Amino acid sequence: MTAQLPLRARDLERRGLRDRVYELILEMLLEGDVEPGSRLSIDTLAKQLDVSPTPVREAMVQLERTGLVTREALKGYRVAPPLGREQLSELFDARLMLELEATRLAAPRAQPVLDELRRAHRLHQACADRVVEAMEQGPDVPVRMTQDYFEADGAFHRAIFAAAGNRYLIGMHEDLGAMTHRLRQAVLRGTSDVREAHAEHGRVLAALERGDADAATAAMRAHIEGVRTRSVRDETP
Amino acid sequence: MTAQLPLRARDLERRGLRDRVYELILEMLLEGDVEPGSRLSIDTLAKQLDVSPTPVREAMVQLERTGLVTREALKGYRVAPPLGREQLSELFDARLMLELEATRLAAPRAQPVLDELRRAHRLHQACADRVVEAMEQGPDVPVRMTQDYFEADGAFHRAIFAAAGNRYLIGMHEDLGAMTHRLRQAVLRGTSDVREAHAEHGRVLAALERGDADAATAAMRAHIEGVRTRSVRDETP
DNA sequence: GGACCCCACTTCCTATAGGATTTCCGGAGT
DNA sequence: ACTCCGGAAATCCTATAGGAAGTGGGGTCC
Repeated sequence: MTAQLPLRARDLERRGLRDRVYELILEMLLEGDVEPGSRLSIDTLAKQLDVSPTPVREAMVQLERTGLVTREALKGYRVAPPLGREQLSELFDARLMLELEATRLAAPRAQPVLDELRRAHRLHQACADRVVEAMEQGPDVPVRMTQDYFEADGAFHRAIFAAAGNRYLIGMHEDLGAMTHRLRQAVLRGTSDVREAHAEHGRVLAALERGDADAATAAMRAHIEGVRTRSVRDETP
Repeated sequence: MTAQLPLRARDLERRGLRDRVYELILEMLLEGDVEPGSRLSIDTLAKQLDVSPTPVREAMVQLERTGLVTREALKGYRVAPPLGREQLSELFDARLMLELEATRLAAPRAQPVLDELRRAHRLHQACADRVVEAMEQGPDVPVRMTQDYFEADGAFHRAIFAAAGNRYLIGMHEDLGAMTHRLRQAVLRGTSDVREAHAEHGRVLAALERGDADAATAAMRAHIEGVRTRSVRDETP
């Protein structure tokens, strides 16, 4: 019998360089400190991350899928331009369809994940409280804090998709995830938005606890439309 | 002013090696003559296609997304195993959601693409006729013929998504495209299937011509469920 | 006879190098 | 002042080479 913990620790490292490079670049993009339209040179990135261009190249192919970067053959990659009005509308339509279907499928089989949903909801609340508090203190909200808030928000939705139990729906939701993330960053403006979003989640959760599928989907529709409304309100002041 | 046609002809070639490699491997996989689970060696593929491993590697990352190949870090790529019963069911659920939403969105704005839909429908019919004729002659239907049939079938659906005008829906539909293709190959069994599928398309088209959104979505639902029924009927004889 | 180990082969993964193309910038011409 | 052009630097793209890990087979020991 050999030691098991060292082996498992090694397995965590055993993911190939490509995946780590992918996560690093993704994180960099989601931080939001890169100018849309600016070039993403493969060689430069490789030097910055201290790896060879090949894994960077593979990661970029993967990133292309998320819509965060665009590629022009023989001309390289660029940071994707910000979402236009029309694109935004389409994104909401697509997300509405996905979230409604996921809620519909999840409602009758939500029982096993109710605990997880409640936990995610409480975490969401805690993060929201901190964000609101920081907002009232001053205009500068720490990046870490908003990241946590987004993560908690996303976790709630992911739990619903997990309950729905359809791998293709989950995949589509993940695909939209990066775009949605960019969107959320633009939406987080006032304290009321945070409060409203949390309240809307609460109504979805309550309906799922009652096992009321119709109410749950209706609450989810209200939530997504609420986000849409707040989004366009911020878009054009 | 410089000559324009030569330049445009050159642009067609200007897609980088990666895209061409991707299409070649994709075509190879969709032909269906590769054993599920068999290994896809990068070096071997590179030698077969007479290119270096790098573009092959990029193409494989892209293929991984389609679900046709699976990757295990440091162990290479394999042809994805055939779809299980559960996976099949989830695929149908996801596709049903997409096609219904696309039909719903397309119905009020189908007018400009009706001609294209009718053309696709006629082509579908022509291909169906040829397939039926070949089936009645003998058990062996030429690959080329079935390919054309699938292409015509897919074109009809794509036209609806184009009319829907949501780029994310189109993207999701394309993502499922490869899986759906594998599915269709398994479904094409009897002459009645071909006839039924075409008739179901016809009812969708008729509803769209009348501008009746509810009837169109209902007809589309009937179509997808019809495919599902025929699929599981063939699955377990 | 079965299990274990060692070794050669294959394959993946990464790094480096070179050719082709694009981009950028300064200068000449109109 | 604007346009056009030419060359240099940066960049993409592809090819080749080598180290690291996995895979399979044969031999040996129990």
